[in-house]
Amino acid sequence: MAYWLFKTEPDTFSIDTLRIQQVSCWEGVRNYQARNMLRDDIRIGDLVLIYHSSCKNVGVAGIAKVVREAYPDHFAFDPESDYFDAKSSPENPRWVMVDVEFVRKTKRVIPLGVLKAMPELSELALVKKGNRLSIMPVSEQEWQAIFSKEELGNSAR
DNA sequence: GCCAACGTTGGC
DNA sequence: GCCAACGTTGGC
Repeated sequence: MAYWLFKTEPDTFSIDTLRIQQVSCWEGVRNYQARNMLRDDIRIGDLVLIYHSSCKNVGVAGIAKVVREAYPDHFAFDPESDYFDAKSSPENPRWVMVDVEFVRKTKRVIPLGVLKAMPELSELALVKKGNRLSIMPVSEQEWQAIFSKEELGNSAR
């Protein structure tokens, strides 16, 4: 089993959205590096950190579990969708998505500032300067280090 | 709203 | 294949 981190903007889709839906597809990934990980590396049973970006309280907000492996992201076929891509078609889909299931929320959002301050996470793509990957691998050591900070939560920053 | 950092596009 | 211009991401 592997670990991942998925970014989402909570104004659009948050850990609470997932808690209500329980299972959701993870559509809209439009970056080739992230796409390749979805397609080639992410497997049923893998655990995912749900990271809230571009919001007031950025950080790790919860955990999800992969319940379906990569299949075509049909939002790319819909001209009405924000994720429409004319270069993707049902015959030759360019983008894929997986389904994730809600596991739990973190006790508090573990803030980005806390993650940045952790030497154990110096190699994590999220905290490297300028990183924009929306999907990235997390090692078991990194995963455990992150949850060692869960109880501290917001108070650590 | 600002702006740095990065990815993509397209002319050559 | 190079690289400048442009668009996007995302923290602050």
